[in-house]
Amino acid sequence: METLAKWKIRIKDLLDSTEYDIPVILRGWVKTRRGSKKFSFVEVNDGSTLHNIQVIADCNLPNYSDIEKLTAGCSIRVEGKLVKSPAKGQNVEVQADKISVYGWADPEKYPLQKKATSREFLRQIAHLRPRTKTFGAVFRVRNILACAVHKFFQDRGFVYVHTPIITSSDCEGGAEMFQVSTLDYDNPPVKDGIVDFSQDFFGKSAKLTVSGQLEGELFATALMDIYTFGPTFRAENSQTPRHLAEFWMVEPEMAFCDFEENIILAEDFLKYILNYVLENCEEDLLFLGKRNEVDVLKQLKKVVDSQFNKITYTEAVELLKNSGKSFEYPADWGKDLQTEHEKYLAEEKFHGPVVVTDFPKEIKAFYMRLNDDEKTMRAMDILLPGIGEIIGGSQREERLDFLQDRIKEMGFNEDDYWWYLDIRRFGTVPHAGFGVGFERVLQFVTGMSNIRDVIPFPRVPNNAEF
RNA sequence: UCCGGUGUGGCGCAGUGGCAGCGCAAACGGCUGUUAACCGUUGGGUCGUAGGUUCGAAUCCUACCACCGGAGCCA
Repeated sequence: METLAKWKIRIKDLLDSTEYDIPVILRGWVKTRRGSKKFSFVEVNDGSTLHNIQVIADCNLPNYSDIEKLTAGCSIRVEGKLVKSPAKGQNVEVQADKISVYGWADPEKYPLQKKATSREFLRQIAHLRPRTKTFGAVFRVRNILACAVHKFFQDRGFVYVHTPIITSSDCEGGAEMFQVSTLDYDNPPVKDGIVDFSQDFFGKSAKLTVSGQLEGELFATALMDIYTFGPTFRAENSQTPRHLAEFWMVEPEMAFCDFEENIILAEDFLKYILNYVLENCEEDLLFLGKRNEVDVLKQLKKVVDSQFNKITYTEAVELLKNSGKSFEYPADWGKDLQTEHEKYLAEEKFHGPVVVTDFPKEIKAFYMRLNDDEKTMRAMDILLPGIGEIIGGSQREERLDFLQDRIKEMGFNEDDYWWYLDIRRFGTVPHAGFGVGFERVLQFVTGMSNIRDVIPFPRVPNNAEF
């Protein structure tokens, strides 16, 4: 079998090189060209780093008239010599012996310019925006963050489970879901006045998943510790810089695990992945911090070194009531915490991560474990300054009769959850888990203010382009 | 879905009732071991869409659309 002796040389490696006067071949996209009839400076980037490499093309090159026409976006291949740069601005540069053009980019039509363009505009050309410095950095960091997620769990013996994307269970009853159907929308089969999904592809109504948690629990009660990491869908008409209709969620689920252990794991997890990007993406983070006018490095270090503050929901409500602050919606036991409340807790009161625990059962999902007071649940939210809720988790209700009661109370049909209840019928165990919004973590890490700018192709109401 | 803001050349913006402008980008020319290069010249517009007020609308009014921000829902 043939193998490649060496994969492509990356510009990052050339810029880091301590060897000079060596022959090199590089490929990439032109960022800018300047020069005269005698020579040209061509700056080339291949996405491996923020920095461009400067290529010097002498007018003696046979295709110099072509080189003079190079503009931003053109793809080229350069053969030449890596040399120490005589001028300021870079340590090394490439003296070109040969430059060939893979593809031109008509400068009249190519929308990316040297000058800064707005994030709003770049969203309209999301197919080209990874070529910009900012988005190149964001997506390199995204990659490292995803690596960190896997590394954390794999190092602890967790099994990565691929839970289904198409589901027929309305997991939590709350969230709006996307219908998955092959029925003819202009002429659907109708029975008793409503669409007859028994004639649909799956023989029943099917949706895109809003969480892999229920399926995750099934695997945790077999493989002990598992996690899912995949796309998740919400058909809510949410139009905020913190919401997407399609986003990626990390959901660990642990058997023989109680509420306290769950919180400790969540805290360890956040600290680990934040530290991992700190150690592996410092340059990109430094750049993003400057661009976004947020000291992300400092912010990340602060969380990594912090002890998370813990407070019960009941204590939080008291604290908010006695804060002396006038909120638009005053805190009131039994009501969900408002964004303004969460901001106060994370940003003004504790200046750091806050874990809020033991919420009233009325405002949380049916599967959470009821506390002995029968009023609150073993639920927790982790809040970060500037981002808000980044993790939501709980110990799950493992007692069959409690869970059945809860399903009835919520007005759900027990038959729909027969398999979920089976887990409690056969060798039930205490178990717990949480969900992490991957893009929200990435927002915190990069300082990007809009969540649409940390996912390659954002899906939001009114937009599924590309 | 509710509240607020914005929509003017490829991009960023000014113009708030009287000849549609500036910067960047682009084309052409010049100059330069340059580096957001620099200097000169040129081209580029149904002012978001539809209707209305007015002698006259980018500007005022109405509706709609899109985008941005805040709220709700949440991760």
